[in-house]
Amino acid sequence: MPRNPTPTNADIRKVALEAGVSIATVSRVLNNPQRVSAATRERVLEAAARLGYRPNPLGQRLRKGRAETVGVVIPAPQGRFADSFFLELLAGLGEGLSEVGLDLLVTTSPPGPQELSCYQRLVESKRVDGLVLARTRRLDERIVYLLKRKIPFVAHGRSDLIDEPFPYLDIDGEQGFHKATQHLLNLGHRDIAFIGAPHELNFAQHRLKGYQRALAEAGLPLRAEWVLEGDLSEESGYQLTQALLGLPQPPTALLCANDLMALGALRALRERGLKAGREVSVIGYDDILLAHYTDPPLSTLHQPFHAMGRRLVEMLLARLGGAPAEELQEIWVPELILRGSDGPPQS
Amino acid sequence: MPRNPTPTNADIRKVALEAGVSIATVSRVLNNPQRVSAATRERVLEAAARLGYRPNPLGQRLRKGRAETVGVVIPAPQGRFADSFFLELLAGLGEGLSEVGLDLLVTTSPPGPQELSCYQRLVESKRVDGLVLARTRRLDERIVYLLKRKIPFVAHGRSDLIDEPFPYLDIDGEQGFHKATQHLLNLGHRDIAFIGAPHELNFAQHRLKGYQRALAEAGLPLRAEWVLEGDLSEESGYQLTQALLGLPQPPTALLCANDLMALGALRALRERGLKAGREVSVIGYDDILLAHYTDPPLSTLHQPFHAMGRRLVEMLLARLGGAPAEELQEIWVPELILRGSDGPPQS
DNA sequence: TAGCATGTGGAAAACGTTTACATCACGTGC
DNA sequence: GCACGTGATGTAAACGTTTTCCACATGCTA
Repeated sequence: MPRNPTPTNADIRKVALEAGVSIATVSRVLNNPQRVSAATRERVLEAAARLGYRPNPLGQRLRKGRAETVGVVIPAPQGRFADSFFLELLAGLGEGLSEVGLDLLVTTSPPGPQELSCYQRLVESKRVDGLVLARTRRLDERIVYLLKRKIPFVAHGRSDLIDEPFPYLDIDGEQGFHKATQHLLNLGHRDIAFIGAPHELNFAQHRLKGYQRALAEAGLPLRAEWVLEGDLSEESGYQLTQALLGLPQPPTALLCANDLMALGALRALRERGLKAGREVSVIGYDDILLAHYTDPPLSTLHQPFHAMGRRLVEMLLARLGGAPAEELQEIWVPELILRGSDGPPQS
Repeated sequence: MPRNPTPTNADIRKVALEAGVSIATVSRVLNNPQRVSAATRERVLEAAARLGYRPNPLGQRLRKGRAETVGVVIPAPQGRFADSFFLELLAGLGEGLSEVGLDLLVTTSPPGPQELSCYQRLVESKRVDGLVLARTRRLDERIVYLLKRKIPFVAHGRSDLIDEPFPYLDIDGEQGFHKATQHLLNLGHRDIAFIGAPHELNFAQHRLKGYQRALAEAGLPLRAEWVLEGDLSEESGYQLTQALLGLPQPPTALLCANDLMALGALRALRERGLKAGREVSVIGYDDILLAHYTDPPLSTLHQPFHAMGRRLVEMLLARLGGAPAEELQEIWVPELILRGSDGPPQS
């Protein structure tokens, strides 16, 4: 007969008393049920239910020496906003982690030297058992640090200049932009420009390479003035597209390393009275929510951030369970989503 | 002379040994420095630095009986994305919390009954010391629950149907849409429609009332067919705008309860060949990043989510320190940002 | 010189768990 | 009938802190 709907103040001792057993038995019932006889197990479970007992994670964590927590640092540029894809990734992570009873600890840090010290704080104070990294760089000091300290982590994205293996989940950006470029070539485009990401970002290289390789395979020259580097912001996409359109021979198609810059490109076209998908084709990367709703809707390469978040959790769990890094490296095939912002060139 | 750059494995006992004092003294040096003589203080600090000692938060938390953690649940509709404003709020929260050494625990939950049980899990297992709520509802069960359990929390937004006072930070949505409506009236509009938020959301009422009051003050009737309720998604704004434009007498101006719906409205206008800011004026709410970059740029009411996140942290800290709820209630004045999506009606 | 505040430090008891080890009863095989 | 595994439980020692007592020395007042 339940006495109190929500006491919440019961500790393991009270339960033991109520069930007439020792605290060790209570603990065993909860963690190792087959270690205890069915009769007492039943008795303990009843007592626990009666008192509304929940093991206090603070005690468990101290005893186990684990924080039961996974950390993620979102790089929030001072004043500016973090990229919205982070929220989708977070949702996937949070979902997966809560299913296995782990907590998700979120910190923000402006990119730069403070970022690393933020990671250090997290691991050196034993606040987290593992970490998830996103937006990896070619030579990512965070990864170097975590490898050196042997902290379990998984990365969303590779880090090509690091030799030691580590667990990652990436999308094949080279294949993605190779596909996209081929698609534009098939439509008849020959003058295709590329607005890339900051070169220190790991995916910047891959996406550029996909573009270059497709051009080379088609026997087309690479024109340096058509290969630009943006900072992933809408504004940057806008500016660089303006620049491209101001060239003596402007391109007829445009690849942007992320959707935000593609939105900027669309704005620049609009401002010049050019119709995207007709006068100039634009293809982005990420498939953010807004990509559905631009004018015209944006063609882009889909990144399933939510699913990737969930998969990253599985990988981190495996890593925490001792799986070798080499077996935790996945590269997913990108999907080209064609909406309205691409089309054959005007002749 | 430092012996090891990053040992990290030192506990308080080792430091005590190294400094030739008891662990109590080490603890005092760190928590209550003036309680110990300058000489030994110095000695302990040196020893701690030498060993790279950092107090283990797991031990601290157990002893203090506090999780030193603040929780926030982001309502992520299954499959769909959470609103991007959440990321900005999170960034503000994370920044403020890390400055005072508190952790931010993030969970996701689909809205609905599971949401409340998510909060229960968090507080009943003593995983967090306090909570931050966002997107409050008129009669918010989360708030009812937290008040009943006397859990410290702060809310982003009020909950009008709850009498008991609780700490909140809100923006005066009524004043905001009153301003916006007056602005449209001043421009000469008489036919102003309203696309609202789900009525269970607390701010839905306020924004509607601001619109109604401004119309009433101008002696204009409220036309029921111009007052619609959306679900805050882009798609919803699009659909409802389509509906409004299909009316025998379509409105010349449009208030949307959030920017996402306003983006949908812009898309609907575009599709009909109408120029926003000329044929039809549109004003949104939130001032999300993308509002800068639409065509035309969106006029909207600014919500400083980042700053609000930081302020919410201060308020929660005060609450945790025992400040009464009545003194922790703030309503900020909204700012109307005029970009290009509003203008005088075509005559 | 007794009495007492004050400043400084240590011993030890928490906080709530988990788990290694000890204990004990009960067959079971010889 | 005896040693002995086996299964079920209890005892107690951790985990790493903070904090409450005490103890002691010192210096001051009366």
